[in-house]
Amino acid sequence: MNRPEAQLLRPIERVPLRASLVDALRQMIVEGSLKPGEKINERALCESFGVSRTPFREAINLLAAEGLVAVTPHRGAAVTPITLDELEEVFPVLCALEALTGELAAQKASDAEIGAIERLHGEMLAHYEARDRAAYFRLNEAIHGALYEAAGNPTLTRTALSLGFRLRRARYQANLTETRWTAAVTEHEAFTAALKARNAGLLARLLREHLENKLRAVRMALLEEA
Amino acid sequence: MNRPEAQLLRPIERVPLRASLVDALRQMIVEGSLKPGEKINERALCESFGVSRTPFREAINLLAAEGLVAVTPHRGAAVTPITLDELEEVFPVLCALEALTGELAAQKASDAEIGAIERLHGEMLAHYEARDRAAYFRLNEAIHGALYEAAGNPTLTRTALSLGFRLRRARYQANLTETRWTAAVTEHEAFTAALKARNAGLLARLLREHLENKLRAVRMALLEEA
DNA sequence: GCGACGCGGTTTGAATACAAAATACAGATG
DNA sequence: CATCTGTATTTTGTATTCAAACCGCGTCGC
Repeated sequence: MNRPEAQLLRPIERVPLRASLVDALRQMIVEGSLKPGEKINERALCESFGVSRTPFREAINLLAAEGLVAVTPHRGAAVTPITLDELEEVFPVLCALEALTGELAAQKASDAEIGAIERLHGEMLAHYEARDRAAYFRLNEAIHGALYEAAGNPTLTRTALSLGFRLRRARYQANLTETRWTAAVTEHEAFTAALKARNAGLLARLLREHLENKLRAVRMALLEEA
Repeated sequence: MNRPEAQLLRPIERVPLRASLVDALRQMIVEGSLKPGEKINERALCESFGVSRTPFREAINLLAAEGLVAVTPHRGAAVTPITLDELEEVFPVLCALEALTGELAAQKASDAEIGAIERLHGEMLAHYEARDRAAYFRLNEAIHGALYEAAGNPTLTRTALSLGFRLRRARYQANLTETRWTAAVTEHEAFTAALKARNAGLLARLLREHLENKLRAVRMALLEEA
C-alpha cells in the first residue's frame, strides 16, 4: 500500500458554494467594497460571482446571522451600517470573550504554541519598525488567531471571530495613528510576556485592555468623522 | 381617518418560512424529538412541514451556524451529539456572557424592569412550592430572558441565547433533582436581591455561579447515564 | 467463501421556474 | 399643479427541476 505521505494524503477539501460566497462577501464587507448601509443587489452580485441565487441567498442568510447584513422580508438585504451604538453594543461582549481567551490560553497553551506566538510577535515587531502597515496587520491577526487557537475552545473562537468582523470593519476605515500604533505594540509586548509567564489573570486583563484601547481609538476616529 | 388604536395599528408580522422552520427545528432538537446524533432527513421533514427543500435547507444552515446541527458536504445534516466535551466547551463561554449580563443588567435595568423580574420571581416561587415543573421552567426562562432584556444589549442576548440552546438541550434530558431544584431557587432568591440592590459585581458573580451549579448538575447526570 | 468492483436508487447541491410582494411610474382626478 | 390610484416592472420568496455525489446491494473474480 501507499505509505502516508503526510502532506499528500489528507482529505481533499470540498467547499460548498455557499461557504465560498460567505467568505467572499464577508471580505467585501469588512474591507468596505460593500459599504455600510448599502443595499445588496442579488441579481447583480450573483451575476458577477457566476452563481445562481440559491447558494447566494444561503450565504446572505448566514451573514445576517453573523450581524453583518440585515434582511428585511420582501425588501432585501443591506449591509448593516456602522454606528457608534452598534460598536458600543458589540464591544463589551467581545471584551468578555477576549478576557476569557486570555485566561484559557494562559492555562492551556502548549509550550510550542507559546513559542510560536512569541515568534509571531517578533516578526510583527520587525514590521512595526519597518512601518509596514499591511504586514503588521497580517501578523497582528495571526497572533490573535493563535491565541484563540491556544485557548483550545472552538466555540469561543467561532463566537469571537464572528463578532470580531463587525469591529474589524470599523477599524479598517479608521486608520491607525502613529501614537496608537506604538501603544498597541507596547501592549502586545506586555501580554506576550504574560502568556509566557502563564499568568492567566494578568493575560486576561491585558487582552481586555488592549481591546478597550483599540475601541477607544476607533470610537474617536468615528466621532471625528461625523 | 382612523385614530391610532395603539394595539391594532402596529405592523403586522410577516414571518419567512425559513424563520418558522428554524424555530420549529430548534425546538424539536432542544426537546429531543430530534435526538442527538440523529441524521436529518430533508425530504421526510420537508414533507411533514409541508414546505419545499429550499427554505428548509436555509433553516438547516442557520442551525448549523448555531452549532445545533452539523452538515457534512454531500452527506447531509445530523443533530450534533451531546458530549461532555461539547458541554465543557460551551460552558465557559456562556458563563462569561452570563456574568456580563449580570453586570450590565444591574447598571442599566429600569426600575420597572427590576419590578417585573421580582414579580416573575415571586410567581416562580409559587410554582416551586406547588412542585409544578413545567410552569417553573417557563418562569425560569422568562426570568433569564428578562435579565438579558434588562442588560439592553441585543448582541449579547442573541449570542447568549444561541449558545444557551446547546446547553438547554442537555439540561432537558437531565432532569432536575429535588436537591438541585431547591438550591436553584435559593440562588434565584439571591441574585434577584442583588439586582434589586443594583450590585453589579455581585449579580455578575451570582449569575455565573448559578450557571456553574447548573452545569455541575447536568454534568453529573450525563456521567451517571454513561 | 471472501472481498473488490460496478450498478441503480437515493440524497444532496445548484440552477431554473414560478408566485407573491414591493417599487416605480404614468394617468386620472380634484 | 399636486395628489392619489392603478398598472407595469423589478425584486424577493418558494417550488421544482436537473446534475452530481453517496450508499447499499448484487455479481464477479479469486
